[in-house]
Amino acid sequence: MDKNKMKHLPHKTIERLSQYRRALLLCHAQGQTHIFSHEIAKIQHITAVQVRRDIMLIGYTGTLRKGYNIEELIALIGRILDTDEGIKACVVGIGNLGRAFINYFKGKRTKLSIVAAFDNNPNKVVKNFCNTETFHIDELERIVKQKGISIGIITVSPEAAPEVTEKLVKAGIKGILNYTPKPVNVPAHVYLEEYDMITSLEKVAFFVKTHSE
Amino acid sequence: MDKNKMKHLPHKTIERLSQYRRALLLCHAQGQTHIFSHEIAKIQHITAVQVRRDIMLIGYTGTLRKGYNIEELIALIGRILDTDEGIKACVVGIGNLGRAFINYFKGKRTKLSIVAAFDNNPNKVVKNFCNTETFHIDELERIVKQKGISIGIITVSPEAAPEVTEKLVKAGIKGILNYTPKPVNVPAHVYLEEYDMITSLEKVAFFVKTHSE
DNA sequence: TTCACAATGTTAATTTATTAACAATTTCTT
DNA sequence: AAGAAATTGTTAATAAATTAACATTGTGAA
Repeated sequence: MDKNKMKHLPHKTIERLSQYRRALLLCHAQGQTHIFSHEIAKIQHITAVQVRRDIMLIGYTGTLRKGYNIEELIALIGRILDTDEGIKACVVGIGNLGRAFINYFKGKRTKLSIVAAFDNNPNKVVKNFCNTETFHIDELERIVKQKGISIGIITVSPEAAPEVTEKLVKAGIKGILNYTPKPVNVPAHVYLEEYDMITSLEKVAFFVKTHSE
Repeated sequence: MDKNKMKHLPHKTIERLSQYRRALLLCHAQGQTHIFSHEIAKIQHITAVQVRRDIMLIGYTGTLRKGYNIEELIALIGRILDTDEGIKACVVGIGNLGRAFINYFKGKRTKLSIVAAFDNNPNKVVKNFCNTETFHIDELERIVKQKGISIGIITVSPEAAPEVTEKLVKAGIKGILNYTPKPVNVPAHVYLEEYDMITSLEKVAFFVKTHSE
């Protein structure tokens, strides 16, 4: 697809493309070759129109009676979400959440990989975790530059978040995913995404509450 | 505020209210008594207008030259997000992520609490974790009913997600927060929120990629 | 062959969310 | 006391996201 258009894909479409791919990979692994928009929709709990619209936006065309070719669609989503060289990320904070992330991500994607993990507690740096090399936080800048890491995932305690962010920015990171409840500040050229588990839980609680009133 | 209006608060406003409260609690703990919309905005990386609009929607009014009374605002957000009796949640899957959630949530809120954790591995059920009682998954239905748990947080492996969901629904749960990459199906009366870490990371990667092209 | 069906692709309409604009008002300064 | 500055509250405008509507087109059945 046209690179110019690619930049203007809506945020929500990007998120869904990632999810489509995940579902498609699963179907592909099971030997399925084609899929209809309403099948994807069912899996993702959204409407078939939305699926077709997203796919239209990325410029792919299915066949009328067989739906979308799964392999082709996976490849195209890859061309949009991935880069040829691959993107490297690191986890900062080897606690439960950091470990969950590394463990969970292991071997899932080829073009996006977690190549290092950092912690300030020397006890947590003694050995590799799930094939991911671990380092002391003081080595962050050196390792980030040496390995060409462009994304940092923050899973430290909230108090440590600002300091860690600063270190990451200083090391030249391009994007940050902050799992701390403390919002952090980054310069404009760094893309920031924040997620807080408590907010999600409180949201669920709110809708549970209002539904039952 | 009027209960009728409360139901119609936008989803995004609900999320932000949760975040405002968190920030406000912090300010309050530091002895601050009032806060301006632009101060809240700065913390949350949003605009002051949005803050004022959200606060308008919940029917609160600040004072013109001092801003918002932090205690009052915290109390009001509490009346919207919380219930008098409190809401109980449980974690299913005592792996790294489940532990992270429990540990992280501990003591943060009074009206929303994680009162149980389940796992199918007996080795993980031997003792309490962070003051949260742990049980074998077979006890789920009994415990959920006994304790009046209304929210389930799924942190098991993707393969186990559908089965766990079914158990939770069968036990009468009202809301589910699914951290598995596998979308699950629930009946209409159960509120479902799903979050996938890989999608977030791929989104960051995409914007890092497009920014640098 | 022809017709009905089931699917895609796309434009238009609608809804939801954000941002802009600005009146109103209190406090501070002079 | 008068005027400037700063801040809220709210309506109007804009932008983003979703949904509806429908034309189009292969395919299979009668």
